[in-house]
Amino acid sequence: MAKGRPHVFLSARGDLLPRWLEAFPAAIGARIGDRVEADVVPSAAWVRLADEPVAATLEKARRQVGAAVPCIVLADHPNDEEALVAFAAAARGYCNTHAAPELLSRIADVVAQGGLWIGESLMQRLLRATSHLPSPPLSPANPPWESGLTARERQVALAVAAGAANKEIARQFDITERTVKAHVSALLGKLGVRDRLQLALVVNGQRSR
Amino acid sequence: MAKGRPHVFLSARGDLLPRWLEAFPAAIGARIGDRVEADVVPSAAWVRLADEPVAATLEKARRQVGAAVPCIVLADHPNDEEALVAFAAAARGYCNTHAAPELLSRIADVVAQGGLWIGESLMQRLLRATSHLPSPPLSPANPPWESGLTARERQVALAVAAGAANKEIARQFDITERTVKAHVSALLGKLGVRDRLQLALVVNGQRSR
DNA sequence: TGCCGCCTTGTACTTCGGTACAGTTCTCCG
DNA sequence: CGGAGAACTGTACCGAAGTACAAGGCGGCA
Repeated sequence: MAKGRPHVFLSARGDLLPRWLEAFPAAIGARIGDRVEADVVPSAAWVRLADEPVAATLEKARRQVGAAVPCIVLADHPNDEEALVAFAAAARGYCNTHAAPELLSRIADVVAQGGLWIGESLMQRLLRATSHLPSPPLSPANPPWESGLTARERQVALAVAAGAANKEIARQFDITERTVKAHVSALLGKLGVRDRLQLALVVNGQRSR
Repeated sequence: MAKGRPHVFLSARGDLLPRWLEAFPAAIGARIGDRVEADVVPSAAWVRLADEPVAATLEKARRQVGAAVPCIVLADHPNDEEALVAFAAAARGYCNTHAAPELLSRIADVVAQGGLWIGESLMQRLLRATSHLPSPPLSPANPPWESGLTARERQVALAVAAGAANKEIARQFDITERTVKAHVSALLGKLGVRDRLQLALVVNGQRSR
């Protein structure tokens, strides 16, 4: 829309393309895999999911329109997990396939502006996740737990925070259990905590130091 | 804008209000703490942060405009941590105080649409955070850890999850360390985890069962 | 009254976590 | 070259965590 560059609608099946083109007369419609005769770089690509995994679909779409074109995922039955995967695959937006044209246009604006569009549901979940997170880690004055640790210590700290036992960590990094103990001891000292459980709380942001 | 309901700009200092009102002639400007002579419910409140904590500022703002009005936080020097706090305090948007008027208007649209506006930087961080998170805790089908536990067990579980040692828990509830061990053992069995660290992860929502 | 589940505690044992003391190898840096 | 720090490992020891087995007191319920 903005700058006059067209949108591209990509779908595995062609059945919805007419509807989209009706709502967006200036847009280009194509099937995923088809060649897009693009004399200009589209301003955005709308990618409708089919049965394939999100990441695979997005990858195909990017091959068609180029990596620089922001992709917005259209899901027939949106769900948060899928949305997360989409964003992890660098999608710029995620919404319902059957969203109202006005909403689609708004999303296009947001994305063109450099923002991301996620559903409210997903945002709520993200917020819930972050609110469980470290209240302290959120405080700017609180130094992050990583600071002052060596690379190995960081690795071990993460493993401990995930609930791994010393023996497991030893296997994971192919070192002796004794060495793991050495790293854990160093971590406890540096972070000023008593045992591995409190270490886990610090790393997971549930506890300040 | 939409529906003709005005925006409200709230700021601790009044120095930027003129600029905003210039960009948004239809808006109402006020200082945080001042009375807003509102004959209609504003469509959104723009809250500029000063030196006070985000949460406190937002709370004040809500008292002025009402809890139902979506609040968008304006930060002179935006940073992700602050944005997270803002969203945890139920802000609907977070952006730079000096954002271009067109962007502000776009944000207003997004918020009016029921979406949230966050910066790309923050979104990237959230995604990184969620990818570290347990996929299961996000799944609604996962039963809460409390179910099937007795009252005492719940208490002990919370204490363990907070990083307390058996001896401390014993003191806290005025029972024997031996009894604490009994409860912890029962918890490990019921929740199907190996040790108290993993118990803590389950209780704190970092791990599925 | 008798059964049952919860809370409680005891003794004894094994395993794991963590510390103390000691030492090697390697790399980086002045 | 010599020093410093990081990574690694060994032996020995202590205390905490967790299990196994056992049992008494209490309140609800058929």
